[in-house]
Amino acid sequence: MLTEMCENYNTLRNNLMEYMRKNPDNKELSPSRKRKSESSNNNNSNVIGVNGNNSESSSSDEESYKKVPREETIKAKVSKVYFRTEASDSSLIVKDGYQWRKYGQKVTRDNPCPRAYFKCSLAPSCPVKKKVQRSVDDQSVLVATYEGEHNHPLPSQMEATQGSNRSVTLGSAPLSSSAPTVTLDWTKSKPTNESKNMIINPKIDSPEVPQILVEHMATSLTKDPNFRAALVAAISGKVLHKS
DNA sequence: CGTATTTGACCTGCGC
DNA sequence: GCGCAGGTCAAATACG
Repeated sequence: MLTEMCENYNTLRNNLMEYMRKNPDNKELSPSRKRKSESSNNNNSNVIGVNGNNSESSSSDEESYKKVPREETIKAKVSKVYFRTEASDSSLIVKDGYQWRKYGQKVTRDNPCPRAYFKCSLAPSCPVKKKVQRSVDDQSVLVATYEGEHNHPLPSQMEATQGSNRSVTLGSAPLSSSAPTVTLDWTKSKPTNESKNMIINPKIDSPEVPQILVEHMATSLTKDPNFRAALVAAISGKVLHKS
């Protein structure tokens, strides 16, 4: 399914590029240079996944529209993670394993829900920032945008490696990896109604994906020996690299 | 009393 | 240069 989705995306993108080449004067499809449209470009770059590196891979496409990409957009690793919460829960708190200090809140134009700004408070020198805002489409979904990389280990990493199988952390070692951190709770194979609210659901910009399909995909992945081997190799590689 | 959060003011970048 | 919108600061406030 992923392969097929990627192929469809590439086909669509090629068609779009072809169309843009044939109709260079068509202003409607060319992105506006206003700030609002810029953020929507970011959305598109993250549609493929929660990994912010996609924006880098697609930067070559954007170069035809922007004269010179700004330095910050190249250096700062930006990733978007979706968290499902209670719709009635009005707090903008996302439990991702790190400790955050809120330093601001703002209501933006494209979303009536306020956006909260957080800084990582685990290390004073940690440059990572986080923006949390409810999705316009689904109020029960929190969209967390991470900027930068942690220069310190995840506090829950020690617990996870000391025999406590409460959670498994996938993704980045903050020191070396550029990939965003996504924390999943694997402790319950069949999520109940109660546990659905506990699980952090990284989404791919499609809230309509059935839960059963997501569960099936997760089960298939965890049963796949190749995937497990790759996961072990990746984790051990990170540990060796850090030590 | 120390720390975290709130919130209005201020700063900055961008488009016109 | 001006206005707008997003982002940040910092004094006031809340909380344990």
